[in-house]
Amino acid sequence: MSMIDLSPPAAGQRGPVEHGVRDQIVDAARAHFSRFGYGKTTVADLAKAIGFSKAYIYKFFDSKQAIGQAICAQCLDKVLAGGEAGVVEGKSAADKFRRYFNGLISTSAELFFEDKMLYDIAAHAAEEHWPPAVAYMTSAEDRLKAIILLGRETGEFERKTPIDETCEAILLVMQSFMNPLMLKHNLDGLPEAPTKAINLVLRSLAP
Amino acid sequence: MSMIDLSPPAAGQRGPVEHGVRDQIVDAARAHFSRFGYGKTTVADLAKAIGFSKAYIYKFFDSKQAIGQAICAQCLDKVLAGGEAGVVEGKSAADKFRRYFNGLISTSAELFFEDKMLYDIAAHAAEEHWPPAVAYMTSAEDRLKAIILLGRETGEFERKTPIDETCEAILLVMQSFMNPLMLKHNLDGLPEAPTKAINLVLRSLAP
DNA sequence: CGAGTGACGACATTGGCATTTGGTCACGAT
DNA sequence: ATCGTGACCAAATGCCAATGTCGTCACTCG
Repeated sequence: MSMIDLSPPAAGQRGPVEHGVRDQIVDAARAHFSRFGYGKTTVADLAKAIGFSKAYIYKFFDSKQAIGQAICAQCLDKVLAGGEAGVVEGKSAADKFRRYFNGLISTSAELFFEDKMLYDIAAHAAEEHWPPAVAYMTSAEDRLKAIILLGRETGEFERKTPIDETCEAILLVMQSFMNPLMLKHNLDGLPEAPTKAINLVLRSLAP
Repeated sequence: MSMIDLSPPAAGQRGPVEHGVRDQIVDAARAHFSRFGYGKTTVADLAKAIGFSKAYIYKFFDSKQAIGQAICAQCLDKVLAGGEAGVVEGKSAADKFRRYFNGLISTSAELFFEDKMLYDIAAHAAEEHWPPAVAYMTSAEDRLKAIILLGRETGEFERKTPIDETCEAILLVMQSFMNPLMLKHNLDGLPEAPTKAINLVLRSLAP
């Protein structure tokens, strides 16, 4: 299970990319955001936590929001990893498909219940189209496309519909569960609801 | 085109059900909510508008929220009517299906752009599970079930999947566009995005 | 008795002021 | 040069009394 790195451009960063202090900042931010929430932690708090001055933090990040995006990217990476873990276990394309979305959704839900504060950052990122949220969707689309192409090769899935349209449509209909902003409002139907949606999509993929 | 009445129980009402003053209140409320928003209009404003005292309004409604629900029910009725209008024009079941959702969605979007204040009430209703929002979903599910049964009779749609599961799944995957709370975040993809979702669902209904 | 209301309590909202916070910059230390 | 900082500013936020709003009830009037 290899972690996906969706933040190579890493917008909002500056200064030395590989630097121990950067990691200290991120670690402190994750801890503080998780405990007190994004809004209630000040960059002075983070500075105090790592033993440097507030100004020094701005040698590594453009803004507090950039730090938030870094934490958000971590969360969304974990969610994607949760999906990825399912894929490798899947025997058929349909099986991989089912496990992929179940992995994404259950990892998201887990984040919601066990780290509400961080989840709220992810939801906010989705609402404001933060780069990590966009990257998350792009990454999910790529993975989805690979699964569908596999299914088309093995003859499990139909081949008439243009692949891009298929992927786009699937992401659209699964958004109620994939998008943290929307999943929040559909938690009551877990885990049956997404399963029903997945079944419907698989029916639509039938040859 | 017959208007659907989804508020026969009409929770939150009291006093004489059929009464001119009740209608005056509702009319004044629609006007004020539309112009100034739910939060910025006081029940004293409504009282002044109809020329009675504030106390008298409470002979007809349990609360300000109950008035909001009445207005919300009107809006959602209009949306359902927008879907219904499409159905009667549809020639086949698939055509009716497509037109039904296009009608629902375009009417909702219209409400958003031309009466944002009222739309916000509908979104809030969806978020808080107000009775009119629940009734809206129930009504949509009933209508959907009728369309699908028609399609199954004519042989357009597959018959293996249990009808209730089919309906439920379709409502789930279409929620990104049917639910005012979620449609708000998907307006940028109109009208192509819902069309793609509808096409996917129709593929899933193929025999 | 039924239509309609003024006055009232509990709670929510506002407006303006003091404080905090995000972010920059010139500067010191090594 | 590189690493690191205190002092500073505009804008955002928190605070709290004064005001506004919801909802009820005893009451009047015809």
